[in-house]
Amino acid sequence: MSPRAAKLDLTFQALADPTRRSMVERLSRGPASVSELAQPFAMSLPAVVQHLAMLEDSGLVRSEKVGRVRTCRMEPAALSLAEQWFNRRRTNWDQRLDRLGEHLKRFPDGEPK
Amino acid sequence: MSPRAAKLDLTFQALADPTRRSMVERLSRGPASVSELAQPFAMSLPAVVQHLAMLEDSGLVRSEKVGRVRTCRMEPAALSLAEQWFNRRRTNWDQRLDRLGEHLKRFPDGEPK
DNA sequence: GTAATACTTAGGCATCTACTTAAGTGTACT
DNA sequence: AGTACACTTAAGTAGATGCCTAAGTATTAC
Repeated sequence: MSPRAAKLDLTFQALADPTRRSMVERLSRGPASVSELAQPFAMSLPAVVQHLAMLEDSGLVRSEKVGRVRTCRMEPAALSLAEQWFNRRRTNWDQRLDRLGEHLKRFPDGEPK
Repeated sequence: MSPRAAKLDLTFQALADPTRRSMVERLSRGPASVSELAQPFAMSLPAVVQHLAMLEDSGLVRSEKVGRVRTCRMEPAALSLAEQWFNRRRTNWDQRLDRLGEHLKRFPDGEPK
């Protein structure tokens, strides 16, 4: 599998969970420590950290530890990889509709035999 | 969980697999039967159908059976739900950068105490 | 009516996910 | 030095995912 596809896997997988999307939403408003990130959730810290690990694997989030605090922040470039995928799909789709429109203009009474 | 969030879960989950993304790519060029969809993959038919089921659960794909052939097609509206999520994230992010810019313009020498 | 086609159903298996609790480790405060 | 804090590591469990093979059902073709 291409490394690009693998990255897309990780990104979509990371976003396929409400807890993780919620974390991304929090982080797109600015950096936060692990406990700050965990605070809204009724979940143990290890569980939160595990979610965080998936976000980091995907490249959506980066973090660094200073003293005993790990600070997490968004990596907005990672989001755009996924966005591009959507854009390409939309392009395919629109091209298809264009071709279909052309076709119908040419043969308004159905497929030529 | 809101039904919207649940749908996003299913959509991102559906896209988090290269086989399924590949199927979506195929279908965004036009409808196909199950066996046509399966043809590019070195995988049993039941496996393909299982992938298809996830695409249908997410609403990305719709299918109907006529005679013994099931025809699958894209449901482009479902893609835009996910796209909207990206757009909102980007908006958050841009707003944050704007605020940061404003702030720096006002206090170029760092946080006021 | 027999056979080929196009799925469908059922069962099984290895791995991954999403949590848990309990017990560390390293840093900062007093 | 002692304690609180912010994670980290380890180990375990229930359920989902990503495949498989084998057998079944409904159409269509001959």
